[in-house]
Amino acid sequence: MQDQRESGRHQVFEAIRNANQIARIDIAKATSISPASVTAITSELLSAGLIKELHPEPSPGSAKRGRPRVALTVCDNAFLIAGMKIADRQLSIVLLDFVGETVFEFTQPIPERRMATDELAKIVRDGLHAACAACERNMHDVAGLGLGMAGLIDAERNYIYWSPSLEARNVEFGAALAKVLPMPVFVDNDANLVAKAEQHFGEGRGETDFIVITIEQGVGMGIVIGNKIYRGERGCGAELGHTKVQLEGAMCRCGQRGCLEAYVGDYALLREASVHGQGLPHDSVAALYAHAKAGDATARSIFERAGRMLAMGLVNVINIFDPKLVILSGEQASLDFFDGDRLLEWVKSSVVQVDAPLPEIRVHHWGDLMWAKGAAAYAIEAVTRLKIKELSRDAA
Amino acid sequence: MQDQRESGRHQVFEAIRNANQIARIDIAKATSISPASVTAITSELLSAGLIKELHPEPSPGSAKRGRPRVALTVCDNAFLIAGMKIADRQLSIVLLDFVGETVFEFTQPIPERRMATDELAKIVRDGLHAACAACERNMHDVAGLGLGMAGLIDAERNYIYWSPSLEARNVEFGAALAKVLPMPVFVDNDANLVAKAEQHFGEGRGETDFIVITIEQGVGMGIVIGNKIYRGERGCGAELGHTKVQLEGAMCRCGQRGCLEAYVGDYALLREASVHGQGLPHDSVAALYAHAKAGDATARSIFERAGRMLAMGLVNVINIFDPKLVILSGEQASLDFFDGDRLLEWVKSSVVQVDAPLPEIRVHHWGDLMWAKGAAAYAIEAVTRLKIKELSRDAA
DNA sequence: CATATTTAATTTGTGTCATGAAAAAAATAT
DNA sequence: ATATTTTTTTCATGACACAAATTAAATATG
Repeated sequence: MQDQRESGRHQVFEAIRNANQIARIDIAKATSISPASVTAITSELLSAGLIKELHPEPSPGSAKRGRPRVALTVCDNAFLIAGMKIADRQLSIVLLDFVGETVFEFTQPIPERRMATDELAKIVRDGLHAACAACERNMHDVAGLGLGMAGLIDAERNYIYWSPSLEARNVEFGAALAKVLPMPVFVDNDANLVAKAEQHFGEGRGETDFIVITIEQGVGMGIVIGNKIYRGERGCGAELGHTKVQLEGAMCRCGQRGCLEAYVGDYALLREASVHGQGLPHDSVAALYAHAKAGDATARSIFERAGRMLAMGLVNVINIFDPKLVILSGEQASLDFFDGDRLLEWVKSSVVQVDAPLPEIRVHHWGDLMWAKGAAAYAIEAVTRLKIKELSRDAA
Repeated sequence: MQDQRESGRHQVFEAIRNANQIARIDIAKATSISPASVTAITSELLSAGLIKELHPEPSPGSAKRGRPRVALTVCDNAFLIAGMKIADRQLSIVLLDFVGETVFEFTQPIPERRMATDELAKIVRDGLHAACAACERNMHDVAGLGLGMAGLIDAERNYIYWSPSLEARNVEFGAALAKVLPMPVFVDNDANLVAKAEQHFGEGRGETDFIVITIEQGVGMGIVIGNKIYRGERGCGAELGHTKVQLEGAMCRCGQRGCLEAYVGDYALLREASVHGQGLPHDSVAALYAHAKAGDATARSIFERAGRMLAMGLVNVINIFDPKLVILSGEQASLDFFDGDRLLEWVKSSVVQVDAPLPEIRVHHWGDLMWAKGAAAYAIEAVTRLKIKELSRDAA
């Protein structure tokens, strides 16, 4: 038994986090838990320091008379949470409070692109330490660290099948980090973390089911079904970038042929440009794009074909999942390369035709720290789960 | 409240159905519900007539001494369930008892390929009536009808966006059927029903997550996640057959280009054969296959390309879902056309490479009535849910 | 300014339910 | 015949959600 209470606690807490601030009676309405139970549960959460009352403010929705409703909020300073993204040559770190507000941002170069396991673990540790020091916090105050990196990762086990940042394959990275860090660490694939970021801070707020597609050097996908990230059996699903769009097609950096990434990734675009010769820049996609924009037919055709391939990938995702919402997420530049309107046109005309509204496709431009914030969001979730479970244990 | 009891009832019932016959104490072990609660719940189910005790048999696992365990089974004659598949020109119907044993099989031609809504509803009604009459049962004894047909269908609403069997688009077929049939009807896409059939009677028994791919005239897919069929937002997901495998590719009967089906479907194979001329048969895939088998290089290349495209589709499914199990399901013939070993070879070499066991791929040959049995399985599930909900209501 | 009214939150009592422990049941072993 | 073993049922307990009643805290009203 006792699990029903735990689920109640979760529901109430999520309602509060979701609403930002909300009176007990509205929690009752939102969760359809009785006011009596809401009182019981909130008083627990209150005394555990996870939430707090927002006294003076006249909570919104309050009527003219009657006892004023007192709003509850998640206690922002309950825990300090860290999110980290390991990129090619750079470590980005954010420290968030428990409601997800940024406390501090921090960036640090990484000496090598590819490192030994313990070495990278140390880099992570030192980076977090430095970040904490820089904002005069103690690393031991950090209640949880979310860590994102490229590669094939089984998040459940903090296990890395392969990552461009690690020399070894099949690494128990969670264990390696546990040796050097005091707080629980949650490792995940970077595309999943973008999905988390969208869910908590972005276009996915309030949505229970959606798909996030990221376009950077590669193409990534995150699948959210029923508020949860779908990970597959071995934890390495959602590899849209290595979905095949052409039989015996272009060579991909994964060593196989015909992957979507091999047509849409930046290296794919540059490869085309370099083959053609004719004075097209082939060291920067932005430069190549400038040529296309200026009217160069060859450059244009390169982006056009990539766009069509991307559309194909999107169509396949939609035909398979019939999602409610697809979020194209990435930095401004990477998304601009593909003419959005034409892309949507292609997608619309190639999707299974049904007399029902098409899935919504939203484009979302993110800054540099999206990945790290997603990692932090993931950690916030995990820490919340831990703390509420603790509460349930203590009550017993 | 009271939902925990309902969930308990479901768990217990599923455990019984799953095990075929099982003693209370083993139900307790299997569900980790206490023996006390199992007693309470089973006595309810018992008095509702959903299950029965299997007295005389020495239930398996019983020890030498001690009170003998008495096994429980689902009461086979609790309800009569019908499953029906509307195919091109044929109606197949099965009547199953409540444990899924076939009571009667029945087939009837359909006059037209494509009909008006009410006309088709009448065909369904008359078919069911005839089937019942043929085995001396009353149609009113049928507690539920599962109905499968090709097309884009929102099963939740018994709503048909489009079907080759219906003249109209966007049909409230559930409502049309309710007017002429006394029992609840559950309509679904045929690929989903194959998934149901696999889950209840086939290779999916005991699996919580798997993907079924059917190869017939078209290519279909059913996705089972957490024991439930994934349907997408509008109920028209899992359209693997119209996934694009070639930019600007071959014309598909859906009017678009490059669909997987346009390379793998039977009409696609015959089209190739007919274009080439050279005395290849182009009216029967079986005949074409005989040529290939006999060594005809052109015929071979037709099947080979189709096989490669099919492999591509499978690879994409695996890369996206990272499933535990994929079931290739269909009639013997349709599967034989594609050399199984080579297909698997292609799939293995094109899937994202991880040092973890590949998803299992099982091939399952089915007879003609698979579709109807899947429909019946779907109805059994739905009726069970209804009856247990009724029980919960009555208890209140 | 006292009192009514209104709305929110809390308290109280009740009923449901799962469960552990004890008892009963039903067999075999001695 | 009695002990032992194993399954099932009964019983008492405790957790919990909730409806109803109560309290709290504000505004409206005369």
